[in-house]
Amino acid sequence: MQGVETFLESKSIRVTAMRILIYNFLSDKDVAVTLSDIENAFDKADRTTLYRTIKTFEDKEIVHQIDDGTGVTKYALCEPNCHCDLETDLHLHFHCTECGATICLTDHKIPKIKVPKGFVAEHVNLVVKGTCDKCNCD
Amino acid sequence: MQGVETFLESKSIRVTAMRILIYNFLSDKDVAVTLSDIENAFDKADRTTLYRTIKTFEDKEIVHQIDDGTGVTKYALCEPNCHCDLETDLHLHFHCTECGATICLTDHKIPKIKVPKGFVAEHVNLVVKGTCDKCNCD
DNA sequence: TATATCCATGCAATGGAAGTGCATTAATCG
DNA sequence: CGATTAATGCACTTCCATTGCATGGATATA
Ligand SMILES: [Mn+2]
Ligand SMILES: [Mn+2]
Ligand SMILES: [Zn+2]
Ligand SMILES: [Zn+2]
Repeated sequence: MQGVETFLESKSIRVTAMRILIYNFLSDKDVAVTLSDIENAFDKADRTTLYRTIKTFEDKEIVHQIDDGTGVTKYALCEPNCHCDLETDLHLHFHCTECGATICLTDHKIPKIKVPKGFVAEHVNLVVKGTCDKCNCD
Repeated sequence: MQGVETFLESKSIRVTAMRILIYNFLSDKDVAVTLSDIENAFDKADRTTLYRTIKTFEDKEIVHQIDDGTGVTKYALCEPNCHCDLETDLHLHFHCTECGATICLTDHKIPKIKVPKGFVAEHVNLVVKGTCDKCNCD
């Protein structure tokens, strides 16, 4: 993956070793990760750096936050050309209560949700909990 | 409301002054409340008691938890005959980013959500964020 | 009524996670 | 290279959720 550096540059942030490492770490995973996950993967780096790196990624729409209801926020890479837009980008998240995995179901966009008169919807969080495909195979 | 005591009894928990007070506090509100909200309303009582009271209520399906993404869990009374069941009881929650209120939209049940093959859905959390009717009147 | 039992309450302490201020180091640009 | 700006590291804080243990009150049973 030599394209990572150019990708980060395209997001107008400085390309540092740490950022490349964290980006690659995220792209290797097919599940959302917590800050602790990243922390465990990079013992030498300081928590704050990891924290601020992921926040920067969030600002620049490189990753998106996921609140799956476990109490710890998780993060996952955005799709290409994502702008975290309600209509086009926001998707369903699945949290497996057995293995704890939280997965982006990017194909499952958020359905149109009706809200009562007077209310204006700007953002939707849709999390389905249950058991994932891997856990159901056992 | 003199029926509160009988109601609590019907849930097979001991009827205490504190529990009646908290139940009434919740039923007076039309928005979900945090533990801190309850704490502020009952200065004399210990935080732990309030915490455990609400947990008991939760166990007995008297209240349900709401994770609106603000980081603090909120609670609201269940509807009569609620069993927090996915099909019949789970409903949409609205969080107003302006006034901070989180509201049960009990009329808005969770729509059928499709999940990929192999996944089994057991629970759904659906939170819409935006501005509420009151805030939109200003 | 006495007493044993169960549970609600209060107090103290813990742990996890998110976030911030400030000093230092590294990257960028002229 | 020197100056500027941003990234990193360290220390510290705050907030919320949760638990262990001691105590007091309610309930049940003899
Ligand atoms: Mn996602
Ligand atoms: Mn509700
Ligand atoms: Zn699983
Ligand atoms: Zn509002």
